[in-house]
Amino acid sequence: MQYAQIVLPLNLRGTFTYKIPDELIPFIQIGMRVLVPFGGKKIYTGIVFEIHDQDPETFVAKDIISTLDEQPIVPKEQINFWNWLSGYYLCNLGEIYRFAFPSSLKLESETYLKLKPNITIEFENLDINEMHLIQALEVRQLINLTDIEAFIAKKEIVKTINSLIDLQYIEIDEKISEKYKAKEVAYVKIPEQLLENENLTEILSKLNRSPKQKDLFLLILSRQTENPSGFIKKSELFENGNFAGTHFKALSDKKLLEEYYQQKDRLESYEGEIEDLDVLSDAQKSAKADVDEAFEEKKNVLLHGVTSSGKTHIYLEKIDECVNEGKNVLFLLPEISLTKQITQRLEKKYGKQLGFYHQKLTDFEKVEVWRRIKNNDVKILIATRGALFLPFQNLGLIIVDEEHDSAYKPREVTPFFNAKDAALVLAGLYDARVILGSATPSVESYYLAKKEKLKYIFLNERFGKVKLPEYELINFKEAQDSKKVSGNFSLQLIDEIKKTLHEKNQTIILHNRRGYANVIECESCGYVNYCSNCDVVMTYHKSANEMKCHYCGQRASKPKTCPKCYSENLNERGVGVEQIHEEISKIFPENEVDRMDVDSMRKKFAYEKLYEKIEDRETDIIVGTQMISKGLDFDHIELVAIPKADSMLYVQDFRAEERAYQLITQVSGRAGRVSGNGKVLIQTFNPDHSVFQLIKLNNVAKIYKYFLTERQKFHYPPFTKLIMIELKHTKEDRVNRASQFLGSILRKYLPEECILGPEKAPIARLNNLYQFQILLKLPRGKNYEKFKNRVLLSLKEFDEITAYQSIKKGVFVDF
DNA sequence: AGCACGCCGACT
DNA sequence: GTCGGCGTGCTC
Repeated sequence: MQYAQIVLPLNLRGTFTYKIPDELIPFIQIGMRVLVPFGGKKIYTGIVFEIHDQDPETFVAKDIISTLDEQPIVPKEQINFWNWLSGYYLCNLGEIYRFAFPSSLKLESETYLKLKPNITIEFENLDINEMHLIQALEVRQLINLTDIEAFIAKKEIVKTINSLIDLQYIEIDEKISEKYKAKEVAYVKIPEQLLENENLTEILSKLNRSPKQKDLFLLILSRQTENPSGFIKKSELFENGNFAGTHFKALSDKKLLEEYYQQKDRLESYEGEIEDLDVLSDAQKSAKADVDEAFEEKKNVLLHGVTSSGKTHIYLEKIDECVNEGKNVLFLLPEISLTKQITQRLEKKYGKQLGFYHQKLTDFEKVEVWRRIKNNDVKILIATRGALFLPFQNLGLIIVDEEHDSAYKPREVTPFFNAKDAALVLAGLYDARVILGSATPSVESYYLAKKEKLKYIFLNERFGKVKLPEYELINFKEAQDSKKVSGNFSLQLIDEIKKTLHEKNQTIILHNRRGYANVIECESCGYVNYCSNCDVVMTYHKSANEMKCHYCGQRASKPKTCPKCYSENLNERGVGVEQIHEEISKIFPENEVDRMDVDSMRKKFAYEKLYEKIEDRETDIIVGTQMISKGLDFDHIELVAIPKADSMLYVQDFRAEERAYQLITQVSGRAGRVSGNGKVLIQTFNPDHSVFQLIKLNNVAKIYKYFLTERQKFHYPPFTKLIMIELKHTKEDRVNRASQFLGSILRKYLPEECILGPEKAPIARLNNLYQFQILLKLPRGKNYEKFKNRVLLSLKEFDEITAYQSIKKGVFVDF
């Protein structure tokens, strides 16, 4: 007896055991998709994860219905990768499978059945259900499993299908492959033997009586002799209206032409000039030599290059080398909107061998890329984190650009994983190398580099020796005391903007808070407007004239009077980016001031329009949230101002200071990219704060040393490993009790100092779910595995309590 | 996760 | 009297 462990697209622990029918035993392989029955009536596409001969003891295994692939669709490296992810992040294989596959590759009850061609059916041997199904198929050809429910009892469906497949009457329709067949384009050529053997004049004289056919033939002949290796599209021949399909058909019938089809994407290649890579500067050359050396030792690299130092040049060199060695490259970005510059340069050089993959593609497009990757047609893939799951054949290099970016580990998407760390593991499985690149590496990566787990390469000058911007701290308290302020701006800051405007240069103002005012409060009774779904106050958005909840998206109209005491004294408190924009517009009425945040960029092409305005220097001042720290590489931005820098530090998060540093540095990088005269003004009530002081010093080693000291002092990563467990439910007392209970199990297995909580989450209710959390601080190193296994044990023990099964549970490892 | 079964309240 | 709410149990 042969059995297979199958992963199903369900959020359930582990794999499921199915019996392999004898006829499939010779063909079935790990990594193939199979169709299996599950529960009474469902059929799922699962993945074969293991093949063995161990009889299950506690249940009877069902049979696999059929295989869907002739070759494994998941390579063995990916099988290992899935296993690692599920073990490391304590998530189910089913969640990974769901995330990894485009939905059309894992059709569930959307699977179609059809009659086998040329069969004779012996109806007398069929039962009533089998007969119904056959009759239905005779009428409709294709039938969907959900449709079958209409005339066969749910419990009987799987049995019926299985028996008809066994009888060889019906089969699974490979709709998947047909549906996603690449577009084919018709091409024409004159058969070569015709040109070699026959006398051309003879052919032409035969065509004398049909001049149109002759002209068409001559046209094709001339194009073919002009460029023997070129392709002639059939559709092009009819473009000017001189010829019609009948002329073509006549020639084709006389065997003077040959029609053939090719997949569209294989043929198009970039026809422009191939651009040479720019020449590297000395600093870049030495950095590249360091990368080479690290790769020789099979070591991965942290490329820490200040803004505009030209990390991209180094990437391009290494991509080129990797491709020349016949291997493929995965280039990861935090979000796909940042592809512009890198794409332009790679497209010229690699044309059709370049691919793109991100979550905004349609399912069709995803499957298309999947196919190209599987066929090894893509040399370089520019992609977001989802691409880590593609069936790479020959991966040689992964580049993780902007490796510090939190978009690599979004909390809202399951399974939770950090694409940066996952990339390192995946590369290991393919024996590929990794470059993590950033101007502001994460503290974790920096620490790994200092511990020589990664090779640390520092590019500390901008390309072309352009100077880095200068930082200046403005003491806002002092400015206020000496009455040198206007609203939220010190006069000094306003003067600097004036100066920049006078020199016809542009200014960026960063204020990382959406909306106009954070809170609207009643002065008489203290009422504030809470979101009805979440325990957070609603933010006032003046431009949309409404209140918005930034967590669940709920909107409400702005109250004119206090709903509680009817007082009209409503006070706006807490400054948002809209207010900063309004103030600046009033101070500089003659100038063009634009706002850039998720709210103003929501309209289609809003981003593109603003981008062009800035590029054409129509915009003088850009006021924005953290959005402005990415992708805005313009030559005439000379000043960056951060009027309320303190707001970034007052966040309850041990990474707040790191984030503030990263954001300030990234935005500052936009200033003086060409002139080298960039200036950054940080306005703060705490100019003595270490982070601001260190940023001003602009000494990278000192900044990271400070972060690492703080992290060590308070036992935070990278000195400990964090696991956050979050429980959610609509009923507060239920989650509360459940989290207390989970806490007590954890305390049974883990030392007290490792466990914080359970306690209410900082946002106690979100989208009508109450949330509690438990934070685990586990030691790094050898003991970590042991401790994590105990966490797993605790979670399993918790899961056994049926009363808590309706509680949603989130586990975030390295959150 | 997704589904069936079973037990309670509020409706034609 | 039944429809439908969600609590519980189960899936190879």
